[in-house]
Amino acid sequence: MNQRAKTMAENRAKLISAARKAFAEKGFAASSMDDLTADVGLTRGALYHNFGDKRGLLAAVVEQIDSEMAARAHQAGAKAADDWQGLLTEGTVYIELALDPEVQRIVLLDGPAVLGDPSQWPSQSNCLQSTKLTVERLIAQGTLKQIDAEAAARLISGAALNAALWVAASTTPKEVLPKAIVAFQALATGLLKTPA
Amino acid sequence: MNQRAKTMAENRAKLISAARKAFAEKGFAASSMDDLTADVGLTRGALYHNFGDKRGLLAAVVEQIDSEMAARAHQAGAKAADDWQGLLTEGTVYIELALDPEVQRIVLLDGPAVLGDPSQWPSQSNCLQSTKLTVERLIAQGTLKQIDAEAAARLISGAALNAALWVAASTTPKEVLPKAIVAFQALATGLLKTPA
DNA sequence: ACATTTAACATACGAAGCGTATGTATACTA
DNA sequence: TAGTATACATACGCTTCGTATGTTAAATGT
Repeated sequence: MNQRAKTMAENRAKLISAARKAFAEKGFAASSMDDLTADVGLTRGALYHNFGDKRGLLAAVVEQIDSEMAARAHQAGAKAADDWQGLLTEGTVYIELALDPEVQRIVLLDGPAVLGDPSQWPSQSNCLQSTKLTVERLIAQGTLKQIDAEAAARLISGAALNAALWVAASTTPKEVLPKAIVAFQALATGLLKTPA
Repeated sequence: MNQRAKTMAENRAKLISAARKAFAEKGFAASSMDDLTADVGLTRGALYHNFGDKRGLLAAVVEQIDSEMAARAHQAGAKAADDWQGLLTEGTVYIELALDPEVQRIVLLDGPAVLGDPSQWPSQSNCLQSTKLTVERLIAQGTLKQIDAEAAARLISGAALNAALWVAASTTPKEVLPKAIVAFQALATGLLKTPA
């Protein structure tokens, strides 16, 4: 790798890292690009050269977090006994992931508001894509009812993520979390062809 | 009613009405308060006197739309044969409501991003409250499993609203909508004690 | 009825912040 | 080693928000 390419990659990483902190703590709108760049010893010049504009930086941050989420969800789902248990644990992982302030503020709140619907993102929401594939397998196996796979994946993850927002906003998250997980798993059985 | 109180109420209504249009079309962040107030023959002075700040105006708009949503959902649910059918139709109504650009942009995207979690709003999300009550009745009747009512209401509406965002972002909403509704109703049966 | 006060709104001001246009210095290239 | 390209810095203008102050019309009291 070139010297130039190396320092450029380093600077991109620095900016993304700083943005994750700033966006998570203060929100996208309240984060000053002057402050953010100064924190890592750069100026806004570097920002606009690397990411085009403020939204571009957010997009890069979202993509990074989304891929981390997908990795963790996939990893957890792979440990399950079968695909059905995998779907359930994947949903549970979503709920737990969304307890992370970074995920919540950046991916669930500011992301959709600033960048639009997640399914339209360049990263195409790896997170969602993974559950869609699992659902498709389960339908093919005859475990789930024959419904639209994307619709099911959307609803499942939507329910999970929304529940997570509720848990996080709660004053007693530790008490509320198990309730959310129980309700989620109950709801999910509605997709089964023959309820357990 | 006083003359002062009357014109003040009129001005508030004008500003809220203009804000609904501007926020829905351009989003909260991109809406200029100078332009918005000028459109109804006022200045920012009126705005800051009536609503405190820009967020205050958004809160007022959200509250108005939320109450309209709750009214429509309740109205539709009341026509149903029983509470269970009422819950299903209420969810379906949510999906259809979220197809409205105003609801989508203001209540589902900018609202949570700017004002925080809906359950913390002053309006306390009448929309959600209504389904929670229905769920509580159904649990008491023994129709639904004994799960936390708020969790169930959260998940149900979360699934519906998230599905609606998907439908709206789709290039072929008319084709996707029925799929979303089918998937939603399938999912909802997971809450039943004895699946239909 | 008239003076006084209140308050709803307008005007004026200052401070950020964003995006762009231009400058500069350092790493690549021939 | 001279030239070039580019990653980033600097400088500028524009917009926008929030506040502090002014103004006018309605409400109040005697």
